[in-house]
Amino acid sequence: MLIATWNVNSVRARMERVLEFLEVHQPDALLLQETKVAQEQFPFLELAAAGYQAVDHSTGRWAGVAILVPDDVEVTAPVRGLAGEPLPGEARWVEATVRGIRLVSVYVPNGRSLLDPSFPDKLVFLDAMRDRIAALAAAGPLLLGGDLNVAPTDADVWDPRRFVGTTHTSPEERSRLQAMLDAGVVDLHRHVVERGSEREGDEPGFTWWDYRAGAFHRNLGMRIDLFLATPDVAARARRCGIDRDFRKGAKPSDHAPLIVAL
DNA sequence: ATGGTCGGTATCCGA
Repeated sequence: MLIATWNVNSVRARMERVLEFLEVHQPDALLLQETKVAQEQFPFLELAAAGYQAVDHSTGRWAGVAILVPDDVEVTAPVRGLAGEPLPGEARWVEATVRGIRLVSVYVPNGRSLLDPSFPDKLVFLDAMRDRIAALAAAGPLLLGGDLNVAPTDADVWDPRRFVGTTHTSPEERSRLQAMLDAGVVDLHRHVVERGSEREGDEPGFTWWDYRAGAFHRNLGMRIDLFLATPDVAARARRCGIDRDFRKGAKPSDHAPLIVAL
């Protein structure tokens, strides 16, 4: 069973690469973030032609999340939205159950800067996530994937000195991510790499690189796209990593997809 | 690297 999470930075602008991804990897679920589309414009028909159905939670120009699943796989109990999130209209959380696993696709608010009014909203969102994760983790197998907009450790940014006093690395954000882990999930990418390989330098790689200034080719990136999984799901993980090819080529997203094989 | 780029859909904002 193959599951991937990918911030596509507009599903319509990215449609060719999304279809390429579905063909190459044939995932049993693809968790999308930043669909940036109104629901009536969501590309259901193009995806259906490729053999995929979608549980979509998109509300307009910004944000938006979805879960893509092959047509012949049953999807049950969709939930759109997160209890306690400060701005429900932004469409940042969607859940569904596939093959006995509760899946979540989440796009956490960026926060912009520590002094921006959106930063406290980001912290409230992270608090709400923790509460929902605790409930879901207690109920059964859980695999959450998405753009957390938090780099878990200083090893997850290209130069920690540049992030002093910025978002994505602050103690306020990292303590809330830790609270999620304490609620009963693991950082799956790190977990699999550390469990599966002791090779020096085989750290979980970055998942995002700025479009500007050749950041990708200079590997000036961050690891902000994560899988959070309950221990039963983590024990089933055979491989977990990114596919760098989808950060290359024509019209790439600024995020690479993160893939786990169960 | 404090934007040299994208995307939406507008002549700017958000990331």
